[in-house]
Amino acid sequence: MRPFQDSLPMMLYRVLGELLPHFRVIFSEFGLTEQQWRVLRVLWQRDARPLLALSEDTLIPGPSLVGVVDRLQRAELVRRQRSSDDRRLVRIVLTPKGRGLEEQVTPRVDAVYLALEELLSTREWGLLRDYLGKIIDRAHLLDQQNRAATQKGGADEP
Amino acid sequence: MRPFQDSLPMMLYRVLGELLPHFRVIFSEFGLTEQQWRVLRVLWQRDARPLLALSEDTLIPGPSLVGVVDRLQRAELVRRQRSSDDRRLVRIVLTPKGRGLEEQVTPRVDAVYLALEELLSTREWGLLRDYLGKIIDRAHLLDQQNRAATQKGGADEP
DNA sequence: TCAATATCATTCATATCTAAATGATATTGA
DNA sequence: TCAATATCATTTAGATATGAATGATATTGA
Repeated sequence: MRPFQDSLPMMLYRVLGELLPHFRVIFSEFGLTEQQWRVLRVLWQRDARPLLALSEDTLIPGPSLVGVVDRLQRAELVRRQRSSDDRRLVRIVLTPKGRGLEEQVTPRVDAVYLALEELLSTREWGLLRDYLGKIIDRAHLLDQQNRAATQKGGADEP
Repeated sequence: MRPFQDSLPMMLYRVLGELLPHFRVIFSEFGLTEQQWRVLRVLWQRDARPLLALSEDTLIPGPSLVGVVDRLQRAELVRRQRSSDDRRLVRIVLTPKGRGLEEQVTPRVDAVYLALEELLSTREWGLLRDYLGKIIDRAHLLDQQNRAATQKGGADEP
């Protein structure tokens, strides 16, 4: 049996645990958390995103994102803008201050990504991305398999 | 430039985001969180681990682990045992109840791992593990590269 | 031996995650 | 049109992450 530490989730956690601190030291220089940076990173690419779309783009869960945006707003880096055509939507909009941060942070982050490339060959990076992408694309198969296994096991149905 | 959503950290987050819910539904059936299960999973393999070792085994940071163990202790699944030869150490020990949970949870978790295998071929799984392992092993190179880049940039030295 | 230093577990403050619930607004079908 | 349902943002409660600090105990070197 494979040691627990070599299970896929634990390996993914370990990779993230090795890589993220290198980015966080940069973010903290600008008074940002990782999640705050993720929001800015998306807005720099596409401003005035509704909160739900921002949640999907950044992988930050809705309830967490509300607080992240609160703190970005308090730092005067973004503001909330209630949509007029669909009043349920709240668009998150960069302030000039928030926009100005891009050119300061981005080169520092890019430098880490550049250093990262050294860890594997181009071919290996390509395959790694390929496999991770396949897992993401095919993960929906797990729902069905589990459901089938549960039914076969004779669990209680609604 | 690669889209932000396809950066390595975001891809790792997405894979975890797809996989972990399948495990969490099992844990919650037994009143466990993912972290509580990780602690039990390690103790089932090696009981009476000191807290610091448990933190390294489970990748749960020390300050978080204190709380996780508190709640496992409240659920009467583990207990704390102060070491006599080095009184700084606290060993975490399974109770009979905690030990008994193993045979109930493990087959359910194994079933998910088995379903997981379908997502990639054996060869692809092998390579994926290989690449993740290489990143973990070589991550220390990033420290040095960053330090070199900072020095070359002429940052302030102590 | 004793003072400086290191290690281990814990605490603290703040931020985030997870799951469930809520209020406001839109949409839909009878 | 209106009641049922869906969607969006938010709130809540409990658990965990992060970074810094602290108290207790060990270890080390002068």
